[in-house]
Amino acid sequence: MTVQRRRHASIIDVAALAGVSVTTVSHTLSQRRPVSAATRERVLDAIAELGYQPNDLARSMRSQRTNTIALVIPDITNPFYTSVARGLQDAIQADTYFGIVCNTDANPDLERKTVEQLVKRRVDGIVFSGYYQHQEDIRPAVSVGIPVVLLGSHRPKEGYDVVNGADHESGAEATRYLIGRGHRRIGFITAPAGSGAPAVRVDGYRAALHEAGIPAEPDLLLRAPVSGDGGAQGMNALLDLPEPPDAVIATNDVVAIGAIGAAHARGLRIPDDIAVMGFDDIEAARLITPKLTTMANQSHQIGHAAGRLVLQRIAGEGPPDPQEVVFSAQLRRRESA
Amino acid sequence: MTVQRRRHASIIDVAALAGVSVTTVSHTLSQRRPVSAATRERVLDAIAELGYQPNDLARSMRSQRTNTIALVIPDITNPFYTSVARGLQDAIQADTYFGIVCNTDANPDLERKTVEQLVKRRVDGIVFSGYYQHQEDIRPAVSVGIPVVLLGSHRPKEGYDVVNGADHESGAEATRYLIGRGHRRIGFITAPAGSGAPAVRVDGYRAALHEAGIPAEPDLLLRAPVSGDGGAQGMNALLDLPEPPDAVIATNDVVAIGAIGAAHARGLRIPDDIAVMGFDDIEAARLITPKLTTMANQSHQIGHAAGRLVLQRIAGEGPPDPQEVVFSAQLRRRESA
DNA sequence: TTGAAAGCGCTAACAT
DNA sequence: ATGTTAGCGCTTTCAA
Repeated sequence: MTVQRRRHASIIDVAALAGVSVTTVSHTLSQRRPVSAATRERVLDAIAELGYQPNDLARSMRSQRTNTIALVIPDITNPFYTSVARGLQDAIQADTYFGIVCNTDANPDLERKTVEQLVKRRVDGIVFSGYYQHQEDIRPAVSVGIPVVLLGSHRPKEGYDVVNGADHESGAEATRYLIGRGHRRIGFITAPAGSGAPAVRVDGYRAALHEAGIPAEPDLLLRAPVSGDGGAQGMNALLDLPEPPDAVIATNDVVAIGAIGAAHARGLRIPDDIAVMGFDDIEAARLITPKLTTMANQSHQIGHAAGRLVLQRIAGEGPPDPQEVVFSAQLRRRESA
Repeated sequence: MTVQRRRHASIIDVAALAGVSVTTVSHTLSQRRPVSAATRERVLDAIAELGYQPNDLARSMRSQRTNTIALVIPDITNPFYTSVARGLQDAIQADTYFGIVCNTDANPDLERKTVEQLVKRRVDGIVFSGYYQHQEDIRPAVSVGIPVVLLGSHRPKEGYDVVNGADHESGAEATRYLIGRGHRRIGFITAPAGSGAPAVRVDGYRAALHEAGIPAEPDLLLRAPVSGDGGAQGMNALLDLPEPPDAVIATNDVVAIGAIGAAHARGLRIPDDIAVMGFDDIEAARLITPKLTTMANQSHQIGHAAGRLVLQRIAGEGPPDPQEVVFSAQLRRRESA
């Protein structure tokens, strides 16, 4: 660190130092019109000397594009979402688009505000994933024509595309698997609010119970915060029931791992005393003891597909109708169930 | 979703619809000058009707502030960094500042480019954490006076503050612990490049060996990618040595877990055949079998402190000298060592 | 090969 | 209580 400067140099400073017009500076940078070798060199020297970095705010004012794609996720500490983030990052051309990640902490109010912020900041595209999301949340973006891709079992609608994880089917498959192993009292720990992937997984669970002629008992459907602690709370509540379940499905692996911890703390053995399943197949699912049986979601591919979709919309390509991409989940049978 | 609009409405559109000047619109929004109740209502109606969202690019052009704080991390899938992100988010006032997370994928080139991007986008502050970072990387930000907080065992210097994790001491403590348990051939899996926290942990390791009169054997210091796979590679390389180590310290828990996996794959028992330690105490450290002995870093507090520091600098408060905040690490003795 | 000037959307003097 | 206008830093006609 040698030089210390107070403020940003502007293109005017560069022009003055190089003894040319701002137009010329602009064009040596953009290469959108020929500049004589001598001039170019003087300009580049001035840029180097001033440590000039073009102001992208001003550029975006003119071009009406920010070259920014935002990913909005409810929980940055959940490996599923960070894997989605990596997939998205791999899809957007890093030399053109700048990817930013915004964490909403599974807070409905923050989800709404974050989208508003992104609209005000004029991002070029939004990939939105929220546990508690309301379609309303993304409306400010959709209504001004910002391409939006929604993650997590929503129907594609006019104004946004959707990438889903076959949540109905995988909720049903998890349930069928447990039924096949002889379980009849199957609990489900889901998210507090009722939309998006968690709700659809519950729908699948209910459908599979119904298929098997098992009545869906309301007590066995438990709402808890989507976190390890929430999973523990949920498991404890289920075990405190007069007739506790003999198997529990959690809305994702983080919750499932919390649930297993709570069961262990009560001295229960898994899967003998109680079987547990999750969704996502995060890395920890393979690391814990017993290893977690789970429905593996293709998180990286989901992020990647979302990135491709949003880029396509930004480019004005793609069909006029909203698109839906679905990634199936796969049962990973391990020790916990 | 009802309304579908082509483009963003501007303050001029609002003014026209409300039949007032843009100044009045601006002031009903900012409340920085009185507006009659009747006028205010007409303006608010127009805003609602147009779905107007002020253009923050334009605002930032005028105010010279973007109200944005960026966190740059090398690996968004590493729980340590996401915990730092949560800590940072808890520190910045969400109603004023917008926090964004940028993942550099532990790619030196991307680290540099990301900082340049952030400078061009005129973020108000940067919290930068990079495994391979060179002081040079943050120079474009420092030289234009953007407050920067560096994470990961750097010395505070003119132009930026620092939040550290007592890496020298914790590297030494981990090593001393293993020595105390009778180990003499202690391997260390570190990051490929040589700066920041990993390097300082290695320094501490060397110091502790020296203290104990154990020669530091170059073969036992292994450089590998900072990832689970890297940990596996490193462990395999160490075990292939003519005289393999009887204990291994990994530069963080993710690497340590990969190393344990590789040892297991070879049929080795942990800690009997080989002891393993990590740094960070991520959640998975407690979940794996055997549980990982590790030096717990206060990730959330580190992020929080970084946030407070950067806010302080943005506000122009704080001492003129660069500051350093250090969080000590704590040994979490578990089964793996 | 180069320049002058308009305009992107907003805020804040400076009017009235 | 409200309006006119300069200017933030850039790109891009239009002109020379």
